[in-house]
Amino acid sequence: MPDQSARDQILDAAEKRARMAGYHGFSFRDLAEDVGIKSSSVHYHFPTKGELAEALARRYTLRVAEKLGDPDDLAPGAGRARVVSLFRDALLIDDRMCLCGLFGAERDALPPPVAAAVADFFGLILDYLERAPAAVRRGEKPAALLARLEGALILARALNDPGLFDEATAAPDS
Amino acid sequence: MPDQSARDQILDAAEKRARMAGYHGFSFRDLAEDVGIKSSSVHYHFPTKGELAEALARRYTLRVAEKLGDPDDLAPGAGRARVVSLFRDALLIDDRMCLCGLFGAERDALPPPVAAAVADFFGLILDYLERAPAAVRRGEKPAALLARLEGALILARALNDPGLFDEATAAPDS
DNA sequence: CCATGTCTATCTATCAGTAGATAGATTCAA
DNA sequence: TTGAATCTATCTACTGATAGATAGACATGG
Repeated sequence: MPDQSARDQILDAAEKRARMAGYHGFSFRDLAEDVGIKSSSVHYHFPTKGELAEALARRYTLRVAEKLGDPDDLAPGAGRARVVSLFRDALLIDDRMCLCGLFGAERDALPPPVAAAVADFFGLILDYLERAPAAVRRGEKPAALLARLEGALILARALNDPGLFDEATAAPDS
Repeated sequence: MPDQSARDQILDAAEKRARMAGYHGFSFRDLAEDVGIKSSSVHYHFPTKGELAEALARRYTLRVAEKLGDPDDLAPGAGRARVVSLFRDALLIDDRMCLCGLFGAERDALPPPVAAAVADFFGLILDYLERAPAAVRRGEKPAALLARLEGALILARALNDPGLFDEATAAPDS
């Protein structure tokens, strides 16, 4: 197994930090230390912070798309489950926010290309929920489910109660 | 009408900026410029940034509590409407995030007293939704509604589509 | 009524540390 | 020998924070 490229290591470190503290919550020096190189070497791979953050959001989106798979060949309800566990894993496994949820909240402070990449992320999920069979219930809007998931992540973390995620995302009974 | 105190002006400026860019997205010098004083004078009123942010979150929570009023004497459904329009106004009137929604997403990057103030905010809303008559539907959890509202704010802003807020928060038709 | 002291709010000036970014030298493998 | 990747060294601008001075309001006691 070949070592991960420096570029990937940088993105990994940036993702960890960005998903905790947001766009202004990490620096080139932070990432350099995490990876074990100098900050100028980080600039070699990503000339500006904006380019780094855009690459980050795009890689994040790509990974999500891979995990979700093609919405057109899924059993009814499977699409919903995949999306929900995507966010659930962010909370329970990574113990982090959704990168684009956090970036989205900071939209006004982002370089436009980063904001655009974040918008694409949300567009992807909404499209997936539209197309996957029975991903949303009758009358339920994809945007409603996606909003609930992003909000549940914030809520569960702010109140330090992972159970709140399930409470907030469970289907209302009856 | 007496002029607003410098302290309040500082908090107003901080709230505007924090609701766009988060905790690390504004500086003492930013606020000083906004208010028309020097950054050292901002430190006079709020010795540290953590104290400023905590005061910010607590004032925000207090204002929300005032707007919501006593949950115990409300017509059925009125509590829900008040909470929903709280978030709707943040989007359509202020064109800003919910302060505690953004701070909550950044939880790991906040000084503990700020994180605690944010937790109190969410506790207040959840408690209100529990107590106000028919604020949530049968089987619906207060956390589910609150999560949907915070998420809808992010979604609508990230996709630059205010209509998405209503789409995400509308009651599913039967 | 005035002199002394205290309080509030601001200022100027400065600190050490960090931010993003760049230039130019060096290393090393193909 | 060339090019990718890293380094050293540096820049300017900004960060949160502090020290010390100052001006004005206000009170208190002589």
